[in-house]
Amino acid sequence: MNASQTKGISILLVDDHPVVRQGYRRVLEHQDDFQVVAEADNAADAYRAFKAHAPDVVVMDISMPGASGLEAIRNIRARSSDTRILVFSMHCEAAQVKAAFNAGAKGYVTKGSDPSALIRAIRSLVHGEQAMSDDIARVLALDNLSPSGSVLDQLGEREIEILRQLAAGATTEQIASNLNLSIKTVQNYHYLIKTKTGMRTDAQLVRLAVECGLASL
Amino acid sequence: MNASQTKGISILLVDDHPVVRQGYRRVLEHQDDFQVVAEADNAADAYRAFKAHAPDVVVMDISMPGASGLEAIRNIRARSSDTRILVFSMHCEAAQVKAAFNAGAKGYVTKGSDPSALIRAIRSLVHGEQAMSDDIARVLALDNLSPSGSVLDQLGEREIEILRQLAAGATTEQIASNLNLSIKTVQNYHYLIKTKTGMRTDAQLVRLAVECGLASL
DNA sequence: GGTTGGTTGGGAAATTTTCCCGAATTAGAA
DNA sequence: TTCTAATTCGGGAAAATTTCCCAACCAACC
Repeated sequence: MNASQTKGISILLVDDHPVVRQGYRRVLEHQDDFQVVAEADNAADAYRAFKAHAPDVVVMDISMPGASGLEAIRNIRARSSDTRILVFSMHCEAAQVKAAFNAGAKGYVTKGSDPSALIRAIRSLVHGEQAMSDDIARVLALDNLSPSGSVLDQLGEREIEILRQLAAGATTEQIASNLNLSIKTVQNYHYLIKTKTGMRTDAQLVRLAVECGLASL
Repeated sequence: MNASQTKGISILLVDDHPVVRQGYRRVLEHQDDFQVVAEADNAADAYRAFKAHAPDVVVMDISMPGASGLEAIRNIRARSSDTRILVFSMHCEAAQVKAAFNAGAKGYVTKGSDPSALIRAIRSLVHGEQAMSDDIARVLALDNLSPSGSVLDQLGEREIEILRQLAAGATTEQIASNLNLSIKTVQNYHYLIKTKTGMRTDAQLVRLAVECGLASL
């Protein structure tokens, strides 16, 4: 299953921005032993390309339309445990990074880091090591020191769901209707979420939800 | 002031992601008559590099830390009216696009569009034309059909400032204190903003503010 | 069988929202 | 100039929500 028919390291690129993709394709192929064998711009195509080419390494941006990046990682890992997945993302929130590793990624490099960091990380993965850029290491380290891994860890499932809908712009009535709850219960959750997270304003709540990857934009 | 000492078209690249920058530097330099004369990863450096090299075209991502991209455009335009600025961004909200053009950009291409679109746009700019990618054209066209140019047009200066602080997470008391207003007045503005914009929730207000470029994250 | 913890909602006081209003200021048109 | 229109500022009062406390249910777990 391991694709070593090519001389060096075979790579599948997944990113929804063509220019960016083409850009770092060139960066990677500048390395003599790297070969980009396929590209994809969405999770479904990524999985198809993975099955077709069985690359050594998948370099993927997980913030793609449909937000199914994590799902794609799980799918690929479920099928082949020796394909190494490197997440290459703009975001560096601890929650997102941990989610990626939990899904089965072996590396995480931010787009803000030096190109050489990406190349180094790929080589580490091929040698069976985990790898991440310095900024990610720092974020994870700090996260590890904080009492709660994430603010969201203190929240129950219901609370998280309500926070999500709140941040999405739903009214109290809509949430109650969506979840078949009384308005009173939603109000109580709303209050509870604020006190638990220490946020004083609904706007702060929205920002928190976005930071934690619960909501977008 | 026009820098034609180089044979072809001199370009300044501004983007806060080194890999992305290096990536499309290669894409651009694949064109024989293009020459990337400098790079920058923030607004201040961009302005310095612009003064030092007086490039024909500045290709810049405006969603940089500090969100000072628009300011950078204004600064550059204020100094040289024949430098063409092309915004190269992930975002394609009408408000942001219009803000960029109003600030003095001559082109707007999304990162999601084909690499050739970027190259074509640069050539258009050099010929004195405006240019934008297809998706941007579509967004602006739709926006033009909608009755109000921007939702923010219906808001007064005070209202916008209060919306900004609201979206930033400030409490009513904090806003009142910041602007030397009574709490009552801030409450009244808060209500007025909601009715004017048709938003029913503070969370919706935050999203609106972000969409209009009033707030970030 | 008791304890813990997530879930669901009632109650009641405190606070905010909602909508009304008028006054002061400014900008612009007549 | 004078009048109108728009913006800014805030009071008042009813309606609604927030805030905090509490109780009940259910499931998991020792």
